[in-house]
Amino acid sequence: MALAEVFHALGDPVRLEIVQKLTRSQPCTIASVSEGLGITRQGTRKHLQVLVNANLVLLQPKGREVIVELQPGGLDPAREFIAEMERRWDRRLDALRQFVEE
Amino acid sequence: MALAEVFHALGDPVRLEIVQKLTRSQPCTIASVSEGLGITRQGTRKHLQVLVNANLVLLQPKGREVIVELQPGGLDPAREFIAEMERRWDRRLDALRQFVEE
DNA sequence: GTATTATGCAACTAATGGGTTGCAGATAGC
DNA sequence: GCTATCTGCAACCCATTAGTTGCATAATAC
Repeated sequence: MALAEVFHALGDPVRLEIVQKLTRSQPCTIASVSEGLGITRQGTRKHLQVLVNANLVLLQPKGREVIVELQPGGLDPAREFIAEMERRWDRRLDALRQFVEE
Repeated sequence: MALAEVFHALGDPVRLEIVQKLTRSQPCTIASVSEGLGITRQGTRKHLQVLVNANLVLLQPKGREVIVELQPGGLDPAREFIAEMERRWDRRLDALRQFVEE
């Protein structure tokens, strides 16, 4: 399931920080993304690849550098899953309440 | 950040399946949760511990068995993070559009 | 009381992942 | 042209994790 891949991509402090950074200053080069993360550019590059595989980030080469952008709609599967789980969870709570009240 | 822990807990196909299962048939014992997952009970137990640590699942001993329940509100941090990211992302798109239109 | 069932704990293996370094290639600046 | 900059690729190390097995323990069933 691709959904697990999305959550997995978000399940790391560094990648979470990258995503947050991208919502503030976008687009960036790979080098500028890696600044301030406390890891090397290659380490950053690996994290970016994980985000790309999860369809959360887009990389487009531009001359000698690579532009990093957030993928529009990339968070949709995650949001929908959570909404669905909470809906089902609430239904169960309702059913339980109804059962108790009877 | 606890948020990364939540996403990390959801970032595994088996744990995702466990959560989905729990929204359907709840509460379950550990043994019944592990049925049909294709792994041993001990393997399941480890996954459950990850979910507990992420505050997504609750374990309460009941006699000789342990009842597995979803933790109400456990998905809240994840939902809020996604909402915030999408809000910021939309704002950036708006700003870009405005810039182009000028 | 005995057997069965549900679980916990610990040790172990195999695979994955985060991170690094070193080097090579291509583009931009001068 | 030459040099500096941005990046990719590959190998490697260390820590973590997914999963297993074996055994011990406690509660239920009969």
